[in-house]
Amino acid sequence: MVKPKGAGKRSVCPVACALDVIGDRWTLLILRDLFVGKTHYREFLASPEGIATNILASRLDELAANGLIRATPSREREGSRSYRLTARGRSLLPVVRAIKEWGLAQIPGTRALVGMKTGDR
Amino acid sequence: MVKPKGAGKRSVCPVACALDVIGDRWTLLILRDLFVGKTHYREFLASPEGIATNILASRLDELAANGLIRATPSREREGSRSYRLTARGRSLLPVVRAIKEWGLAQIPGTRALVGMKTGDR
DNA sequence: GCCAATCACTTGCATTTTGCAAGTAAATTG
DNA sequence: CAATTTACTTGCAAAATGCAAGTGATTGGC
Repeated sequence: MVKPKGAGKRSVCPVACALDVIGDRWTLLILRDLFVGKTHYREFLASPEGIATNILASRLDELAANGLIRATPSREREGSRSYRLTARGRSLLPVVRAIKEWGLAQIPGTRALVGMKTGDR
Repeated sequence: MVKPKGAGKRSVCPVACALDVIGDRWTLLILRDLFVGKTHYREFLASPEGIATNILASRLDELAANGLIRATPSREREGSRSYRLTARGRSLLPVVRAIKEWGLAQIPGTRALVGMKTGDR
């Protein structure tokens, strides 16, 4: 089990343990971007929500440390990394999709991003 | 649309807008507890993750302000409130369930809470 | 090859949020 | 009635986020 963030105590609850890995806004937004097909720092940085550079770098590191993404040397630019979902990370699709669908149903003015992969890899 | 938390910019993305409402660990844990059937402050406080009293009070207020729960005078104790999911709140069940199932599948040592309502109200 | 621009992060510090523990008023219990 | 319990509230320390500048590497133009 992942060590709980903050002062939260240990719990065997799968919701709590999952939230220790993904339970913050920026992590989930980055996951959304990964499902949309973004792979590079610059792309995540350009998302409309405006993540801070330190938060983005830190979150990508954590996602990699938790086995949700793999960072490989980029073929586009020397010295930068390409980030891709692992199978473990891809298995979060139902979570991201459920959030999206709730948002579409309950929040006026929202529109789905073009290109989010909802099918099989 | 709900005003974005922190310095996040406005976005039409349903994931981002939904996360403005529910995208933090404590909110999702409280939602879990509500689905389990907890209704009172004391019950949420007793969850194994150990939420702080100020965070609990603040989150319950926000959930109510966002129309996800309704606070009514408690029949159990004078002067306290009973918190229940609204229909809008209940429509988050697929989100909480998806998180739970990911946790069960991906995080060793987790066990589902007894009594979480997965069927229809 | 040189230099400016761009990029991928990193750093320093201000602001905000969370966490801890004590406080307070109301309600319950003995 | 006094003590205990409960439902929050408050004050402040610790942690996280946000902003903006910094740094080294790479690219592109000349």
